[in-house]
Amino acid sequence: MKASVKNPALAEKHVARVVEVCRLIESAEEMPNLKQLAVHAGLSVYHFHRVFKRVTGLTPKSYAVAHRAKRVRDQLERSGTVTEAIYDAGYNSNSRFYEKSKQILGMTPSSYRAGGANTEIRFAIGECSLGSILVAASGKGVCAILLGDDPDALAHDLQDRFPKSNLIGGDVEFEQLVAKVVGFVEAPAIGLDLPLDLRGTAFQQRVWQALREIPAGSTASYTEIANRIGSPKAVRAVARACAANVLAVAIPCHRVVRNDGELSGYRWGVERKRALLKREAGAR
DNA sequence: GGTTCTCTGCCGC
DNA sequence: GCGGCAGAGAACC
Repeated sequence: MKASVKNPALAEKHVARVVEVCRLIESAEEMPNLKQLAVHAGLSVYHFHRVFKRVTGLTPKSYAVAHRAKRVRDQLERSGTVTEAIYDAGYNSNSRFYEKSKQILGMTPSSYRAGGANTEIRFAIGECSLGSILVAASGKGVCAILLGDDPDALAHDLQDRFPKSNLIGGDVEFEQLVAKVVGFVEAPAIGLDLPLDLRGTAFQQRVWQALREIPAGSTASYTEIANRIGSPKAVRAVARACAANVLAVAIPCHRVVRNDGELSGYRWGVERKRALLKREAGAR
């Protein structure tokens, strides 16, 4: 399915304008509002909004919000105080930032500033029908479910994924959590009622949310997911977001297949993908 | 809780 | 392609 671009020259012009607007957002002290951005692009607010979303896959607002979040992360590592970092990043109230800090940073600003280093991630490795499974959780929720053949490789994978965190081998209590996740992997239809700690860009989060809405026993194509999140042209970006998923089964990227129904790649091996899908299809 | 801003479906040019 | 309205929803104060 190829998107028809009737006028390539115009499309290019739009891209150029959107890029410029993105620069404006990035360089502005305060978050510009929609009107200002539209004026900058030389379009009406309405039309500009649509063009921006078509080109980037994000609305101007969510782009700006995501950028501000990135900026505050950078600032927290650099500036003298937490408050300074918050205001420098363009937030105009630090109390409201604190309210949302868990959402934005996954932790409090001060612990983030400590390099994110002092956050603890507990993990344990077990066995399930698909091979070895590693389950890791931060204080916020489950942050990784990895599958593989080699337990050591899984541990390394986790280390690469969370280089700044203290990784702590699981204790007895944690083993219960692992057991729960293993149970869920064996029978995904029962659902996993654990909080998840999702770390990704705004776009990735949208993709992952869409994946979680695919019911067990059915599949969707990358194109369908792109349509569902309102970015029909972002098929490749969708595929990349799926590949970036570290929560096997909990975010069911295994339910995404090629347009022709064939299985495409799977981070943890196509055979596991096939096994999962077969099991889910049978459980219906 | 009211207000303002964002977002989208729909229509007209 | 572009602008605009209406109305719902989210963010803000």
